[in-house]
Amino acid sequence: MRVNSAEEPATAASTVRRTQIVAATIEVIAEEGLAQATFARIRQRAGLSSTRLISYHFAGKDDLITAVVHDVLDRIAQHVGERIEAAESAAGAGNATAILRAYIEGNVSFIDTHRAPMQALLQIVLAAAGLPATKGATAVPGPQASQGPLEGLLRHGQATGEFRSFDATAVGSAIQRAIEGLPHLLAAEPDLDCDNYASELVELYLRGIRADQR
Amino acid sequence: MRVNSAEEPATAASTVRRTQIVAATIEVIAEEGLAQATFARIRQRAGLSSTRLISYHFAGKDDLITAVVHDVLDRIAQHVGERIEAAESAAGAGNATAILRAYIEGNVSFIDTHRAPMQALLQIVLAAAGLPATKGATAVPGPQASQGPLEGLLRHGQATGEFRSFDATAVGSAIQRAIEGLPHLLAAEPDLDCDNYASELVELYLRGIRADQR
Amino acid sequence: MRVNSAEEPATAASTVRRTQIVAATIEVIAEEGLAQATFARIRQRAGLSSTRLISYHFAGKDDLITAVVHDVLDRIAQHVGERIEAAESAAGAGNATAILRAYIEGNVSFIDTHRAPMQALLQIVLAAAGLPATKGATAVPGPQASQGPLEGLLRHGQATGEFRSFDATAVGSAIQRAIEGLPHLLAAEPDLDCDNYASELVELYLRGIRADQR
Amino acid sequence: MRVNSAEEPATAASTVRRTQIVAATIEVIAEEGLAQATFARIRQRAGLSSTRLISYHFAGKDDLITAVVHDVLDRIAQHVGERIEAAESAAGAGNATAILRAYIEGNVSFIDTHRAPMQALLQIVLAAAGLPATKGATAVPGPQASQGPLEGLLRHGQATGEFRSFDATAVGSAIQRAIEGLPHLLAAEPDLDCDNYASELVELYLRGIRADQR
DNA sequence: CATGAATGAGCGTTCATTCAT
DNA sequence: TATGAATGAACGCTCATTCAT
Repeated sequence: MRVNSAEEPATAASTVRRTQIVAATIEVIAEEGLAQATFARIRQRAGLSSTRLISYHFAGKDDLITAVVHDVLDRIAQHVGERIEAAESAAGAGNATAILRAYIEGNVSFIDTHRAPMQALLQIVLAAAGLPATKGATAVPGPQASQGPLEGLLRHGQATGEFRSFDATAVGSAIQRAIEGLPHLLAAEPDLDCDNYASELVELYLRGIRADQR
Repeated sequence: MRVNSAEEPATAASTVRRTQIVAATIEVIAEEGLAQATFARIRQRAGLSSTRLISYHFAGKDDLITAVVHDVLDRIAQHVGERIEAAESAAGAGNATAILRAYIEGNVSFIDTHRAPMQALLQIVLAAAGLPATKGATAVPGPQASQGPLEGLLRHGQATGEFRSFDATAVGSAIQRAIEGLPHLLAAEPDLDCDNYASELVELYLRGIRADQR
Repeated sequence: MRVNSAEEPATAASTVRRTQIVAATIEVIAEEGLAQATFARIRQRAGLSSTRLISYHFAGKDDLITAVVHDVLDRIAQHVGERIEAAESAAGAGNATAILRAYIEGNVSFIDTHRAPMQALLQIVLAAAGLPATKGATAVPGPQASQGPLEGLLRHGQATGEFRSFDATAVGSAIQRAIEGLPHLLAAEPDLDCDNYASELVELYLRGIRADQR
Repeated sequence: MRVNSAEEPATAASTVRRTQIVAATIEVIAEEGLAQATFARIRQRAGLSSTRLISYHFAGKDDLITAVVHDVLDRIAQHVGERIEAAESAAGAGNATAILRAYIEGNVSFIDTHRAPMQALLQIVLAAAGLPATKGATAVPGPQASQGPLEGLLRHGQATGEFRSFDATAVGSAIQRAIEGLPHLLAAEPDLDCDNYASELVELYLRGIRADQR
């Protein structure tokens, strides 16, 4: 996804370089933190001859970070989207319970198998949150951006009668936050059982939001 | 709390200055972000004559950030501790349900009424998470540090039969993350009803973890 | 001689800049002392636009000082080497007396004609001597480094019977120190007759070490 | 020896403090080098509460360094003076050969038994040498200052006929430099036999300068 | 006699970026 | 498309010193 490129056209060679630089940036952020992700460090990691290559392929640091965010966000969207589609095929389109389960499991499995990109994304998003909305254009979407889908899904479940009445914004945020907490847990305990974590989350939130039986 | 001071003793005048500098640092981090919290910016905010005053009262930047973390953590502990004690007085010591409710409500009310310190704390803690654990001594506690009390409380509730069987680490992390998500919500919508948010969280998680009725 | 360069490759233009910066550093150290040889002072002396040029071409201050040392040491080695070769051609290879004379005269003439580089070298070497041997790698050779060749030469002369029996380490050190004392003498009296100083040294030490006549 | 004191009188307590600070300064210079001998480091080493004590007892850094130099110089003068007097008692007043021997042996034995003060002195003197003679007053005597006595002694020996004709300045400098080379040798090899070093030097220079036998 | 507090200047270093091929 | 060279601004930190008790 090309959003905000620099002084150069979108040739094949250029795309390869951009991809290489984005990948190196993700690795540096994941391993050393956002503050250490300087052009010098990225250049070194990517094996580039000069930081000038980075400035050449990206309009600036903001542009590079934005590219990283979109790269990871796109991969999450595809990964989770596939699982939701499969769930809808199996349980019937519009089954909010099944979709929520697929959403949680899909996100957790992505985090489990894409730890570096996920660490990088969270570092960026969490650092950007709470900053003054400078420069008109918000390059990095706040953490609430990815909660949009959840909130809509919850409202849908309430409409179908699967879920009880609650504040969809608050609950959506809580679920999204719990999912995003996994990388921190993994940082402390890399061998954590992620399938179990997903199951626990599904059970916890399904019990928390399902309509009362009568 | 004086932990790691600089080249100076712990006199009254010194404590005043340290408090002043910590307060200014919190404001700068909350409003402009951790990366912008430079000595120059803090000096300006605190109305100091020179950044040398900061180096004089703190051993270095790490020492200052550590002081900020401990300052906020202490205030949270006191605020939440008082509410938990009150809950135990009312509902009886060891009532896990009441304590959890007080924990959530206490944290949320602190976040509501201490937005800048909370923003600052989260910025620091989240930036420190995922960094390589250098130097043996971890000055800044990871986000998992504040989840300890919750995990213990949940296990206690399981022991008393109030809560069902679940993974206390996973659920504790989920609840803590949901609480910590509030500042981000507030950043997007400052007028959000925090009491309602607390109620929603209490309802969500109590339903999610209470023992099955028969 | 490129040993420990910075973030840049070894192009021709780069070599010119490095040489320019090394030359300016030598001048500053010689005239104002090692402690005054700051990047700001060197920048000014070399007529550079920014101290950033120094950091750009050298990995840091240590790298710059190391480059200065190697630069001067190389020039000494070449200057003295040529005179020793000439002496061996004239007096026959392996004539220790002739080589010693050439060594002393070569060093003295170098000192006479390269006063600033020599002052700079001594400032660096003498400041480094007596420091705790940190970091395994000693970037700056101690003053004993340049005494190696002398000690070997003296032993050779003892083997050929030209020189009497004595402690070659002690005598080698004494001679080397006497040579290195010349810059201090010149600092006090710039017009001092260096040829005479060399003659006095040759006479003094040849009398001191030659084998007894019988 | 009080030369250039600060804003305070010469009471007994003051003298004790001055002595303590000078001693700490010597230790720091000897062990860490002149450049590391900052007020902060000296304060730490001497166990003082504030660097203000240093400024209080000495007019400034130059004054402190000057005090160090004079302290060591005085101790050398006393140590060597005693040995020269003893030599004159034994060999007869004015025996240049015996005095030169006592001078070398006295200096070497002082260096052997006062390594830290000697290291400190050399660090200061060698760093000061070659600097522009700023500020009218030369606080630190150049290395040539301590060669004065030697030069006079050599001329005396030439007058009595004990020594041959040579340039007393050059030879005096050479001998003094050889003596001052011992600390460097000791830094590299602390267990070096200093008595032997003195013997070698005496033999070397006596052979080098004594009048030709006929 | 001692000391905590404060201070401006300067340190080496690193930053993202621009210029000129 | 790529690159080395250059750049001013800012970084945290340390310096010797002065002020005010």
